[in-house]
Amino acid sequence: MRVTLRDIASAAGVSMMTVSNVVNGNHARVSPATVAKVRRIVDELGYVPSASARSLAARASHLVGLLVPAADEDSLTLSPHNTAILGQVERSLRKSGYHLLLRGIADPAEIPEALRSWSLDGAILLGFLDEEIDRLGAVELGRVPVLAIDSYSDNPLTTGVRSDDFTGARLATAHLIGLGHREILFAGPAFGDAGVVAERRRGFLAAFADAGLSRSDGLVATVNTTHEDGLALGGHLLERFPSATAVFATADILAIGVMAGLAEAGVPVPARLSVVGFDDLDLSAYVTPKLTTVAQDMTAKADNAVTLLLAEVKDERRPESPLTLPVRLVERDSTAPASRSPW
Amino acid sequence: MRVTLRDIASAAGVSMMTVSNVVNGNHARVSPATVAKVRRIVDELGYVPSASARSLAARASHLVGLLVPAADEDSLTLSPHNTAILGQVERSLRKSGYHLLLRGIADPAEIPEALRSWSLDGAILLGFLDEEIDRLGAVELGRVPVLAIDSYSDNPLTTGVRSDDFTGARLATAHLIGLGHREILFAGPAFGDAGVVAERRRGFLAAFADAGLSRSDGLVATVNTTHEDGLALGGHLLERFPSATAVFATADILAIGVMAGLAEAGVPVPARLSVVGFDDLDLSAYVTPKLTTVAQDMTAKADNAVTLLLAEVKDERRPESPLTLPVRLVERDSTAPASRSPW
DNA sequence: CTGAAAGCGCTTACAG
DNA sequence: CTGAAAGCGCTTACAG
Repeated sequence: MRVTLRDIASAAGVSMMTVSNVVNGNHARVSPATVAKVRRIVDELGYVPSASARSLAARASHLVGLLVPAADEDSLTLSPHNTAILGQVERSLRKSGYHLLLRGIADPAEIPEALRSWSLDGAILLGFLDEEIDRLGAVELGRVPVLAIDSYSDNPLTTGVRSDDFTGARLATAHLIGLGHREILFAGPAFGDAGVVAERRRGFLAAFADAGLSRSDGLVATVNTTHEDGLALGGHLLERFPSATAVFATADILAIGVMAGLAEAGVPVPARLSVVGFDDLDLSAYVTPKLTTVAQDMTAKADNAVTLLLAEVKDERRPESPLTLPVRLVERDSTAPASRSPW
Repeated sequence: MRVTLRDIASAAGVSMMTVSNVVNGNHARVSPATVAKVRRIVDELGYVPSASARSLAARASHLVGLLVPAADEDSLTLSPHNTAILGQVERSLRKSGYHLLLRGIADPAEIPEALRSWSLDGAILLGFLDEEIDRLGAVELGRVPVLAIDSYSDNPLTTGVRSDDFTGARLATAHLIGLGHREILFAGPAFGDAGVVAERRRGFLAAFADAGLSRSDGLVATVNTTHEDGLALGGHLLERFPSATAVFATADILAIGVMAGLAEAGVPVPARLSVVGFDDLDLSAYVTPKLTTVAQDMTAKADNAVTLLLAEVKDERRPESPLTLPVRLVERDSTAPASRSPW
C-alpha cells in the first residue's frame, strides 16, 4: 500500500538505516553514490516519510501547537489581531520545518491534554489570561516548552513575548493630552494587577502623571474588545460620560466599534470626541475617519515567538527573560485638538 | 517518563488491550468494574494516549489538514473570508474529535507531501484555483479524502462545497439594474471558464439578460481581491470608466477598498456611484457607507465541508454531488438609484 | 469479558 | 561508510 522505508531500502539494496540517513540529510554518514541512488528511488516511488512513525521513534514530532481560547464549545472566533499572528506563526514554523496544530481551547483544563497527546515539541498560547498561564504547573506542561504571546505572567515554566503595552498606552494618552484633552475615557476589558490591559492602564495613568495632571477616576468603561461592544458603548457614550472629550480604547476593533456607535448617535469624530486605538490593524486605515492608534509589529511578535520557542525546543534552554517589542504611535484622522466650545 | 498504556495496565492488573478498550470507550467489551478501576488509574496517573502511536497502529490519525495557499514562502495572509472559514472548521472538527493541521502551501506541488506525511484522515482545500484542483490525480491524493471549498472543479477525486455564486451575482446585479443602473463595472480577478469568479461573471451577465438589456463589454476591471487593489481602482475609477454608475465587486474587501479609493478621489458613494460586494464580512457593516452585499453563510459552508469530509473519512463513500449553499442580498447604504444628472 | 502476539514505520544506540 | 536489533506506544486480529 503505502511506500515505506523498507521498500526503498530493498529497492536500493541498502539497509533501512542508510535510507533513513539519506532522507534526513545525514549525508556525512553515507557515500555520495549511495545518496544519489537512494534519492532517485525515493523520487521514483514517491516515498513520503510517515510523520507519526517518525514522531513515535524519535520522541519528537516537529509539531507545534497554537492554542487559542474558544469562547465556548461552539466557536473559535479569531480576532483580527490573532489572525495576523496566526498567519505569521504558521509561515515562520513552516520555514523552520515544523507544522502547526491549531487548537481551540474551550476550558483551560484542556491544555495539558492538548499539549501531550500529539507529543507536541512546543506550544504557543495566544490570548490567554495571565492568571490562566500562572496556573500551569509542571504537571500540566509536562516537558513541553510553552511560550505565551501577550502575557506578563511570571510563570517560570513559560516564556513570554509581548508588545510594549505600557509605553504604547502612554504614547497614545500623551498624544491626547498634548491635544488638550483632559477628560479621557479608558475603554477596555477589566484589568487586574497584571496582564496586557493592566499594563495599558498603567501607561495611561503614567501619561497623566508625566504631564503633572490629575484625572477623573470615573472615566472607565469596562467592555469586551469587540466591534459589537464598541458600538453599544459609542451609542451611549456621551450620556454615560458627558464630560469626555476623548477615548483611549485598548484595541482597534473596539475603537472602530466606538466610532461607529458615535456616528450613529450623531457625535462627530474627532470634532466632538477624539478616539485612539491599539494594534494598527489593516482595517484601521480603512474606516472613516482613519484611526489614530498604537502600532505593534505583529510580524515581529509572531516571528520572535517562533524563534524563541524553537530555540528552547532544540537547545532545551529557556530564554532568561521575556521579550518586549517596541511600539509606535500612528497619527491619523480620529484625533484632533480638544474643543473649548460648550456642547 | 511518559505514562503509557503499559503503565496503566500493570497498575490495574489487566492487559494493555483492556486498558485500550476502556480508553477508547469500547465498554461493551469490558466489565463495568474493570472500566471503573481503569478509569480511576488513568486519572490518577494522568495518562494521555500518544496520538502518534495511535495513528501509526490504527492507520488513522484523526487529523484533518486545512491547506491554504501562501502567496509566497514568506507569508500566509488569511483573508477575512478564509479566517471565518478557518475558525469554523476548527470548531467543527474539534466537536467531532478531530484535530486541525494548518498548512500554508507555497506551491501546489507540495500538496501530495502535505497530505501524506501526517497520514491525514482527510484534507480541506481552501482558496485554490479550480485548475489546481483539476490537476490532483490519484497519485497526488493517495487515498486521502479531499474536499475543496469554493471550488467548481469536477475532479471526481475531490468533493466541493461552495456558495451559490451564480445566483449571488445575479441578485446583486439585478438589484443595481432595478435601481436604474446600466453601466455597471465588474471588478474582480481574471475569470476563466470555471471557478468562483466565472460563476459570478455568469450571474452578472444573466441579470442583464433577465432584464432584456444589453451591456457595455468594456466595463471589466481585473484586480486582486484585496483592499489595496480596490483602493487603487477606486482612486482612478471614473477616469478609466467615466460612464460607470455602479460597481459589482467580487469580494467585500475589494468593494471596501474601492469605496475608500473613491472617497479619496472625492467621488460620493452611493450618490455618484453605487457599490455592491460579495461575502458579507463583519467588516462590511462597519464601514461608511455600510456595504450592500451578497451574504454567504460561511458557518454553513465550513460546517458542511467538515460534515461531508468526515462522512467520507468514516464511510469511505464519496458524496455523489457537490454542495451549493444559498445566498441572499443584504441591502445597506452603498447602493442608490442611478442619478440622471450629468456629471 | 479478557489476554498474548504481531506489527504499524520509523530512529537510536551499538557494532563493524 | 554501512547494517542488524531493539524499541517508540499503541491497535488489530485472533483465541479463549
